[in-house]
Amino acid sequence: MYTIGKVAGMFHLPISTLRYYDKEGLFPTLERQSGIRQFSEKEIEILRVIECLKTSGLEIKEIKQFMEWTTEGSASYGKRKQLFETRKRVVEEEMRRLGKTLSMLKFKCWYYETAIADGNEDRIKNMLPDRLPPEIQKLYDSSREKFESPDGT
Amino acid sequence: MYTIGKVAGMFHLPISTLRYYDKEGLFPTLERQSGIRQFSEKEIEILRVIECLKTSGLEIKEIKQFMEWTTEGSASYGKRKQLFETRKRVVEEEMRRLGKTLSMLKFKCWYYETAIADGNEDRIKNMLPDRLPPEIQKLYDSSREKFESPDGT
DNA sequence: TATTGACCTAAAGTTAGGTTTAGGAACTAT
DNA sequence: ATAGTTCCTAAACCTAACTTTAGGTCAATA
Repeated sequence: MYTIGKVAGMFHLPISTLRYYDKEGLFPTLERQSGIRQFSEKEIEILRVIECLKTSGLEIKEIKQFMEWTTEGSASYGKRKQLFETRKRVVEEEMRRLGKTLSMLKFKCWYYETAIADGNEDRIKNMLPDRLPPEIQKLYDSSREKFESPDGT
Repeated sequence: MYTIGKVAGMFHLPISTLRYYDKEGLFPTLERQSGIRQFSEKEIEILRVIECLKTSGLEIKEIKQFMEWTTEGSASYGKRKQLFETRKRVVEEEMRRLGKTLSMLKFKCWYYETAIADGNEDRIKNMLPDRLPPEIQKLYDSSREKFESPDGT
């Protein structure tokens, strides 16, 4: 069993955040002794899931909903599986978006290195948009790729 | 030249957001004709940079600061390069975090598929924490990896 | 001519996810 | 037993990034 302060240390979270999560219903089975919260391995595992679901873009309300499902036993396996499948797709999409962002950032790093070396941007601007060095051209092009929209636009 | 409505359509942004960006100083050279904003290729390019910097986690204020640097010419090349290098590191770190999250999400998908097939979680819980099928074990372990802290904790 | 549609501003409102404050209660080491 | 640390609650506060509202201009169309 852990006190709130220990758990806060383990997860590098402020104590106030853990209290807030509790108030929002994220620890449905959290116990207390004379008013003091007793975090068990169960709550530690819940915090790992919260971290994961938050990173995947889920809101606190929706995480609460999920925690309620876990108290319903096997009846909610299907709903829980669906939730994770949706989050997986969302995170995969986000990684593609970050990959494109990273291409642009790398391109910009090269851009300013070159501008510093040249003292101006003239030579670079003459290489745009399709006469850049091959590796840089790849970054530049991939940073400007459009994403697929579900409606094909 | 584009009107605000056209640009909003091109970037799938509400018009109100473009006005807000303008008010926050993100288009330092935006021109107007009888009060109406005239977006040029320059502002289109700025919007691509805004998108990139926002995705990298930069705040509007900081993006404004960057836009001010771009009006200072070659004197600010160094600062601009540094900014992009920092954002590159931040995004690389975020991608690692998302990768770990994705491992957990994939593990959870397998978990609930298996629980649905079995009708309960008993068999899975007996495999934890280190007797999972090899591919699943990898996901499980990588989802629990701790990140390096700069201070080695 | 009048109505529609796209533009404008300033200012107030919204939302999520916390954080801070004020006033206590409860363990723990001396 | 007393001082210090850690815990508790309720409620107010905060921030970023927008969004909405209210009231208005202007150009083209029916």
